[in-house]
Amino acid sequence: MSSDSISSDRGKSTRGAPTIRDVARLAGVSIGTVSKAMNNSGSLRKETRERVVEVAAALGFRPNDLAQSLHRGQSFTVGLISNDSFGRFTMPIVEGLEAVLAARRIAVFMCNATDDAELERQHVEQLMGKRVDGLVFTARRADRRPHIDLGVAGVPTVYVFAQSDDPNALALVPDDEGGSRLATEHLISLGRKRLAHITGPEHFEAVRLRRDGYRRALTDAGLPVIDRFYKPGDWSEAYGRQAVADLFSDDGEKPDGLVCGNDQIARGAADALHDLEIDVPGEVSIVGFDNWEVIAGAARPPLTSIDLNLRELGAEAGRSLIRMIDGEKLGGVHRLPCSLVLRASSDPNTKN
Amino acid sequence: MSSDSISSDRGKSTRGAPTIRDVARLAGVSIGTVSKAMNNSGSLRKETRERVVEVAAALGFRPNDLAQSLHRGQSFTVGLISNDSFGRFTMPIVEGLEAVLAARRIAVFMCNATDDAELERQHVEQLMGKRVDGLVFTARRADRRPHIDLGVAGVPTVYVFAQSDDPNALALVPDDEGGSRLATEHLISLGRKRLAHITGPEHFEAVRLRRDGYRRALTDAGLPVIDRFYKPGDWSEAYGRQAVADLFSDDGEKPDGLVCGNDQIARGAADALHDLEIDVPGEVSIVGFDNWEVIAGAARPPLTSIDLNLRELGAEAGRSLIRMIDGEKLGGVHRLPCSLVLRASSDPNTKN
DNA sequence: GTGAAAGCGCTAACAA
DNA sequence: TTGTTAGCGCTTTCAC
Repeated sequence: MSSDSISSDRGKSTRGAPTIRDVARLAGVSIGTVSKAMNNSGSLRKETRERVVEVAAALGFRPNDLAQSLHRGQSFTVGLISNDSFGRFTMPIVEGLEAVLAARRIAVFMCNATDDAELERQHVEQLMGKRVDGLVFTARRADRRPHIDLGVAGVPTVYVFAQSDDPNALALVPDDEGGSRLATEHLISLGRKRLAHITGPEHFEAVRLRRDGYRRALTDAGLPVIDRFYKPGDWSEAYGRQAVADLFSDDGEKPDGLVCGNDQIARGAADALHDLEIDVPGEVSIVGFDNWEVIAGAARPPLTSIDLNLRELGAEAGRSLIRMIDGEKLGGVHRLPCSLVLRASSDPNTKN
Repeated sequence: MSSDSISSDRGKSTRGAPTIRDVARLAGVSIGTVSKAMNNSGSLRKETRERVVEVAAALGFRPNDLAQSLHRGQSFTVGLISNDSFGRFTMPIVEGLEAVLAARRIAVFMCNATDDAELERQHVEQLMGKRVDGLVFTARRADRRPHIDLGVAGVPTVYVFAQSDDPNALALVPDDEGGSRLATEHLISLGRKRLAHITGPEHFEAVRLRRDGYRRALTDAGLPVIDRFYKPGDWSEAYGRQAVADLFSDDGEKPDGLVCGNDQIARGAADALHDLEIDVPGEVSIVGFDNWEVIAGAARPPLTSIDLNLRELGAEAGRSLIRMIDGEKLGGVHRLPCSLVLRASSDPNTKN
């Protein structure tokens, strides 16, 4: 190729973005020099470095990460596969995860594979093709799920709000039992003694754990565990209303506190009590679970609730993944603490 | 390098994943042959092709998309930048988008940049570095936003549930006016004649558009537009309750139908009417907006609502982006239709 | 302090 | 039909 084409054949690269060659040419230096200048590596005359950087800026040059990754054997990307349709639980998790990873210049591929194993396989396949440095799995329910075969290459993997069959896998979930205990102890500390637990279907591990937390807190406080006061059902407001109807209509002793399995149930319960003209929190205290602002905040009265700290869960997943990418071996099921968020529905001494 | 090292030095590549060379070696063919076999291109003896594919499978070989992209000048990735904290509106959009793109083997980078221009710039920068083939911007409010400078390389960009300053940009938003009209006409068709509109703050373009739709529907039907019946405020249940209190407490004529700006307002309104012992939908019909199942479905009665068809909006964004990536020029603001979802709160002739 | 060149894993054009 | 090779854009060693 003769020299007369030098100035004309620029930018035949990816979508016309300027390449390191263009910069080198314009700055009148070699490719290697540009690389050093851009990465602040090697030793260069200050003058040269500055000139190169200037030309690069003028040209709008951005190093091609694809080429960089190819060379380094690290893509600075991770894949996230959700089985929650990017739903309300996944969202804050992703937010926390993304924030932590972005700080390390790692980008996140989002894939939705709601309840479709074949689709999930395709996504994993594709992500492996893109040579992601790590993988995150999220699910709608924090129950165990079949282990995912990643083929030969063992990519660092973390399960968030999900668990794997593989006992060596790292799984991060909220401490449901602890959270439920927190809720129960809160009501006990307010002087409540007859606590009912209205919650979701028992096939959820979370339901069983929360029930255990509730019972343990009662036992620890020397309060009786009354069978009739444990009411699993489903996660809806309608069920919350129905359960209250059940609990407060028969002849037996009535509860003076409700530990609810989620905020929807709690809100339904509050509405039902309102219809029965039973004062909340004056006569009955309520604690919800999930701290879903749009439900808990809008309820009458607004609901004290247990926060799953999902954002922190996601952030922790990001930190763990980074450590694994850096070579550390991590594993086991980790239960991260929940916290109590006070609103008006629990404390009878507070003005509404 | 002597031949005795041939069998030993395998897999020094990215995280030890097998490369096309490993496959070639094991199958006893050339690299080019493997490439042809994997891509079903060129002409190969059936036998050879099969053997290669088999060896590749046995080795767990996945072509390195990074290398492929580098060569092709196409990364098969797009970036999504959200200003809604991956919130409730972004979610379904992303779902639709991702589904469409995944079918074309395009992966989506998710970036959150909620109300942080600097962070957004960083994300764009990073995505450009990764040579994304396209860019999608989503926002919390469908109002105009400053144009984003993508530097030299003009990457195909679409704004979803968001709009740009740049009049040439492609923006996809729900047809707020049409949706509101749909809601209003629905109530009119049920025989309602005194329709109020309770809605969010007027600085939202959506609020103004929905107001226009409401008014136009009234005018078109020959019904009066009553100033007192237009009540902008905020998006909460609390405001819905308050607005109903206002509308139904004074001496003037009372509405017999409420077109609400969102489901939360509608739900608050329904609750307030319940407290006033005004029957919904017997005496007053209500239509919500957004069709947020968790609100609309749980309200008493469940709310008829306008669906923004966000999933379809996202899907359309995906299709448009693909067309732009394929070279088509697209632009302008497109308003996609909303639809009416019937529940119990609107039709007085329906049993609850 | 700077340039030249090998190679990351792949594709495609060309040779054999 | 199969093999060879020149890149894609970058980093990094090694000469100069």
